[in-house]
Amino acid sequence: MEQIDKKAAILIEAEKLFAEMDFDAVSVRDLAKAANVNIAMISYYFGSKEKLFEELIISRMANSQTTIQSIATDPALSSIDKLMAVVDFYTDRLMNNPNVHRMINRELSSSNRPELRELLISKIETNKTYIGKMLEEGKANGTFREDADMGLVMINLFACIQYIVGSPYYSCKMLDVPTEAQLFDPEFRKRIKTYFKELFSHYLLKNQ
Amino acid sequence: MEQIDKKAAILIEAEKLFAEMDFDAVSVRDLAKAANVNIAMISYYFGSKEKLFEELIISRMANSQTTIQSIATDPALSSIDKLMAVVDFYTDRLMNNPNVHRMINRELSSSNRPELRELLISKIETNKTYIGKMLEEGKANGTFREDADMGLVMINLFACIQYIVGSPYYSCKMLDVPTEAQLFDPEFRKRIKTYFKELFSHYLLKNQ
DNA sequence: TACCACTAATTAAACGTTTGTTTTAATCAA
DNA sequence: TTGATTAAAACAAACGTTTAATTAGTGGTA
Repeated sequence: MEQIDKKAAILIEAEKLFAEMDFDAVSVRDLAKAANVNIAMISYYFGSKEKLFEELIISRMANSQTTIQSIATDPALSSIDKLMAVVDFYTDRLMNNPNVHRMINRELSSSNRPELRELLISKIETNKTYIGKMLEEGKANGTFREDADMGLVMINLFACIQYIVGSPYYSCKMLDVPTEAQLFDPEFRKRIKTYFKELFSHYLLKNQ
Repeated sequence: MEQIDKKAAILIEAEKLFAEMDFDAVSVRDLAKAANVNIAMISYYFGSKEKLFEELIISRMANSQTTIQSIATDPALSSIDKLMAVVDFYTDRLMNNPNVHRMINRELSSSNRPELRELLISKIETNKTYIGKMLEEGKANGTFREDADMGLVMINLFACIQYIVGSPYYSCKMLDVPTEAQLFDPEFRKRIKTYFKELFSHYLLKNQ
């Protein structure tokens, strides 16, 4: 009985295929072939193709809430330190798991599975709340400009990195990065982190 | 002979459906029903579902090259003026045509139709070249900081607005905008424009 | 150890739908 | 009459899922 191996194999191959193509563009036969299992195994282990898809996203969507929370509530960090830590964290988190974030990306932009979309948003929203409070705190303690648009700062950070990760082929061409692999290299990560840190510092800090 | 009317009706309904759902999630029967035409009409007028999809995107993707070019090469505008004009132009362009940009968005993030993706990128790339030169010119004439990351500035602007337009349901929740309609209101557009103008001014200008 | 019963895992084949597309025939305008 | 337009029906192919049969593994009993 090799349940675990085969189930894991299906998830691994499904992640690759669903990252590259739409839900409906990937057939259960494609999945079974890629994972080297019988077609019936997908229904057997997951119930249906859709449940496999949901289980895949949910299982791969690592829990980032505790990290964000600990950054946001760390008394040893200044407001600007916290912001820098969030930039670092999100850049690495998204770049380390490009496949699942491509899937999430596409899921958020369609109405194909509204319940799943709602679930994803609710998970993301928790972090948004922490970071939102963190930025407002920076305003309150005099670190950040009063008239800064914190809502757009947040979505700017998420959107931009998610966009690069979600459309790597396009992003390479736009950023003159030769290969998709280089997009996920430490070197390019450093470039993104530096960009956002400087960008937000200039925009948010009073003495700039 | 009502060719034009029926063909136009198909395109109008297809735009709505393809904006909301994936290519494969929309069937030709859905399209025919929405447009109140016979199923055979799609093949008759467009050749195939895929050609309809391509024709739709290409026809709706208004030509923005001439506008960007005229901004970038206008001798009456300073470097910072040009940047502000580009922010205004892109915000309005994307907000005025959310449906097609949702489709483009999804198309750029998948490998379902590589030739179409390549075509879209080539069209977008022209603008990128103009804006890239414009920003480098700002460095050369001493307006912008030498060490600013112009590649990321460009993709940041495109990505963020495209992301908001492409995932309006999600963006509303993140930005505390009550309804999707309000996302495309003049008021919110103004907010986006102001944000990016201030953001890039602080980041790019030397005296900041 | 050997045998049995039982459960879980795996397969190939078939299921009924739905898919995009085409055919055929009828209808319409010029 | 000619050629474009419409409609209904039919097409084969692909879809996700299920069935039925077989194999593999487990635990208990003698």
